[in-house]
Amino acid sequence: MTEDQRLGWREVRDTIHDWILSGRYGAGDKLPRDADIAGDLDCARSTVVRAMQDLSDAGVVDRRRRGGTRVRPDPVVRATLDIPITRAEIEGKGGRYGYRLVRQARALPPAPVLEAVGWDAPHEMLQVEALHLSDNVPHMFEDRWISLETAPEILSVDLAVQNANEWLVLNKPYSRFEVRFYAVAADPRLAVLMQVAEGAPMLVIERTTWIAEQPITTVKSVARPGFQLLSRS
Amino acid sequence: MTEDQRLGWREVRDTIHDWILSGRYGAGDKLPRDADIAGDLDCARSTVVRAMQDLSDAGVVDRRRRGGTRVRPDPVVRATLDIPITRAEIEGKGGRYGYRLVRQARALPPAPVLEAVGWDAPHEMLQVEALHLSDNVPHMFEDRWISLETAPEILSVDLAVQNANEWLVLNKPYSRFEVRFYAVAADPRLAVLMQVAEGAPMLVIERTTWIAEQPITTVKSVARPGFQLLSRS
DNA sequence: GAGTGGTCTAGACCACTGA
DNA sequence: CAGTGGTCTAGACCACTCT
Repeated sequence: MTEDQRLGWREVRDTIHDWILSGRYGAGDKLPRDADIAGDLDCARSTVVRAMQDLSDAGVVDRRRRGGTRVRPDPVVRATLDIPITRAEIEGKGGRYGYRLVRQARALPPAPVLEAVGWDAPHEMLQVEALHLSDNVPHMFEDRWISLETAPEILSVDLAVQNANEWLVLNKPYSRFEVRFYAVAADPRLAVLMQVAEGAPMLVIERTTWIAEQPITTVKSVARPGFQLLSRS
Repeated sequence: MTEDQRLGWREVRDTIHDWILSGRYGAGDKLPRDADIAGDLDCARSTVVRAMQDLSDAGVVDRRRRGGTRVRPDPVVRATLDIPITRAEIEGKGGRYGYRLVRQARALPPAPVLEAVGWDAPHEMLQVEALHLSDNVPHMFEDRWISLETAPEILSVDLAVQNANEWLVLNKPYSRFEVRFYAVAADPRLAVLMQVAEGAPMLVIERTTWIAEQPITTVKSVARPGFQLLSRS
């Protein structure tokens, strides 16, 4: 007598995923109600809910109240990236962390910054340019703009000593953020600062954070050539 | 009489998050047991568990059986990226999708590919080079290597007609994947294929998938200059 | 208005793992 | 081996939103 164990939510998830991969339910098709799946697989509805949560997080299905659960028509690969504090990243690789403030000034933000933070009209912000070093070699250059409305306290921080990145992480929790990745060629100034050849390809990580729909900071971080972002799963 | 509503899991999560942000619990500190938090906040333990799940997913806390829940010592920004099927991405932006097979050959993989898939000794694989076009303009170039052990059926697919990317997505589910992002300069051959200047900075997305610890495919996709990957939250 | 997912609860047992 | 998180259950009510 082969008495099956009661299914765990991972098994339920994999079973439903198999239904989709096998073509039993195709792109856009509606899956049975949670309660029916629970009945079929002999488990509680909450177990199905937990499984569906995972499939939904992974981009496999779409769930709507009243509308049911559907196979997502455009499958995506969903990758989760950890972007560490730069100091932790360098020290984690065994490097000695160094920091150098390049420039700091109150100024009206240029158009790309306005667009990033979502402002129509310019308000004065604090611009901070800084270098992060690993064993005295430039590792990352950051061009940061900080809102004086949501983070006025930044003006009383000595940014030659304290890293704006870390001060903000510790003192300015955010409710929403956005990240962009793209490649640029090193312009003459960046080439000198980062000690790389002019035109060298560099990975850019742009991050903007908001609290209650008000921007806190936007930063463009340019990484030294050879730098990679990694995501596993 | 201000009678508080019973807390939902998001409120429980935010409350705990506030404890951390306010410094009441610092990096590495142990938080109370779930059951105690549930008692303090007057909700069920499962509500606390749901909240903690979210904080754990977001990289804010570490949870261990018997070891309790601790504030993660190295805060990270955790970003979720959707990497769409290239066809869907182009059509989603209103472009007309085009595909061109550049080269296809059985070969022994070079060292970087071996390293990506985690093999010690080379086995023969299928190499496929292809271009994805948007309105006849090169959008992305992919250099793909496919395992003939886990995906032998690929040999009977006409890759001049059917896109390897899409065939694999539909036919080869994977259990694990890895993604890397970095920047490269266009070499002469790539410059011609992508119709860009030699040395142009390009974003590379490298993906490898495995099923049950056996590699299926690894692909290096080079995107046209100006391409951005975006992540919101 | 009615059907479906979203969430909460109280309780139970299991599975790790640190003391 | 005992304490903590991980998971499952059965039931209830709520909140969307489609018809």
